[in-house]
Amino acid sequence: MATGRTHRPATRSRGIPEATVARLPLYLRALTALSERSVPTVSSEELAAAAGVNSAKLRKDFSYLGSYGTRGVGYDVEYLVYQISRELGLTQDWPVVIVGIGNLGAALAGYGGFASRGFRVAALIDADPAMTGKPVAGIPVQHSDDLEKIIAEDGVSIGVIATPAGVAQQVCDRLVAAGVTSILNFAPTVLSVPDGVDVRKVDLSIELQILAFHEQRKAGEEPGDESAPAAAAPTVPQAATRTTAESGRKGPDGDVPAVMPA
Amino acid sequence: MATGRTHRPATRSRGIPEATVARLPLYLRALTALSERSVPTVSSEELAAAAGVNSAKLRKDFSYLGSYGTRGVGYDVEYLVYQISRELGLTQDWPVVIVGIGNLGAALAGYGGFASRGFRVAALIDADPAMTGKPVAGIPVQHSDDLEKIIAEDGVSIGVIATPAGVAQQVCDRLVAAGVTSILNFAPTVLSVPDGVDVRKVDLSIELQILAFHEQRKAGEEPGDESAPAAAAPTVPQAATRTTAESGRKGPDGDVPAVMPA
DNA sequence: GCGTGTGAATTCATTCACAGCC
DNA sequence: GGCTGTGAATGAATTCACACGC
Repeated sequence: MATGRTHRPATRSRGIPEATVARLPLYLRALTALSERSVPTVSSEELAAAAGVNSAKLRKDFSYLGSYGTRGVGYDVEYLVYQISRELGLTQDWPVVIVGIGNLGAALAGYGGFASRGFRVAALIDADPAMTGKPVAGIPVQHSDDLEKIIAEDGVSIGVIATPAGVAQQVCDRLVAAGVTSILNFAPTVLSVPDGVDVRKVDLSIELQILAFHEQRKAGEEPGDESAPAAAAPTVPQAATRTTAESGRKGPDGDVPAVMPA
Repeated sequence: MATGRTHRPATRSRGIPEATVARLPLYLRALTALSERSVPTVSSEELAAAAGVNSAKLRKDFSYLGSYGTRGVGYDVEYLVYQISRELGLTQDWPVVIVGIGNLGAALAGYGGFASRGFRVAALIDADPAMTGKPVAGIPVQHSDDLEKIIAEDGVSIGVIATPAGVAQQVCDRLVAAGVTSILNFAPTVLSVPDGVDVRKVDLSIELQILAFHEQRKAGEEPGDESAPAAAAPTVPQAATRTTAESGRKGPDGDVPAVMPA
């Protein structure tokens, strides 16, 4: 369906499959950790393990970006960090506004992961006059009356919606009208937007429901294995049979330190 | 690859494709909204629009569950709500623990979307002794020393990790050892878990990076259309040419026209 | 006639396996 | 010898289009 218009070439643009784009940030994080440890090069096998994917997929993903590796050796960490950052558009600064400063909005405002990449919280916006001026995570909250002005002045093109579901569409409309073309939506609603605007959503309860589905499966499937999985592993199930959330069994603690700001 | 073991049939189990499972919660939300409005039946076309997907996909999805519709008429709302709930395992109660009660954990604790489905916050757990006993969203925080006891007593099988990345793996290990078999991870780390444990992750900064990628595309692509999309829609771009955030990649979202401001 | 349900066709993603280069 | 880069093979998800039942 969509609106007749191709809606958006999505992948076509310059050939990088959407699934690959979604994994680039993962690689980037693993690479950043390696970089901080001053590891000069890494093989597809190692990097894949750190990112929780398998190496064939990783190599295929990188092949869409170009030939940045060296056969028989691996990838230069610094160089790859740069290439992926560039591809993702993180070499430039992206001002972001967060609308709806409840618990979630406050958590987002204080989230280190934003600042650490090219994102900068340009403004926090809330409709509650009592919030106005109050600093959250060091940034004073502004009133939603000024939303349009703020977006225009700061040249914001990415907006985060952390409001209650009831007002999410209205907020979205105002953001879009003011010039925002990418939206990250935390409200449990389907947003409709004009063509050319990207929306991604994060929905907590949906994730839980998916887990519940699989959980139910497990319970019903093994009629013999009723011995409470708890008993299986005495204390901490060490490496041996562990598998990273993806596929390949990951080394013991080999994982990247993942210090990542809190 | 994988650990030799089938790792997890993912889809195979009883034939429902993973992509379909991920959309069921969307349909459910849209249906619940219809139900509250006492709408008796709905067509695939209408429901699809409300859920932000296209109708062919929706019909195919439902066909995996069985034939619950009536040709020439549509689907019975109440009946479908029940069938999907059952399929997702929401007809039973799922106690959930949230570990790490910072801003994010607090936001999760107070999130209405949990309680509204079959999920019940059984406990909030934090390592900071200063937090112990303090009520968050009406639930007293417990100390992480008691993690194993809490999980055993309440028969918790789903855990939510909202801790800093540095301790996420340790927390995960303890949860798993105590009997948790499904984990929702908000920490920006790859968790490794033994076979048979499901992990889903929600990563805020990754979502933003994906948006940045597309944003960058837009900027570079239209050398002619520099007229700021802001000007396009004077105030609120109404339905007409709007498209719901469908064709997007990952998971769409669902809910009826939000507020129906009317 | 209308709208579901579904095989068939198509598009997209992952995995295999190996040629090519260091 | 080891590891990348990639065509070819497989598998999953989406879309098409229409037969079928109400």
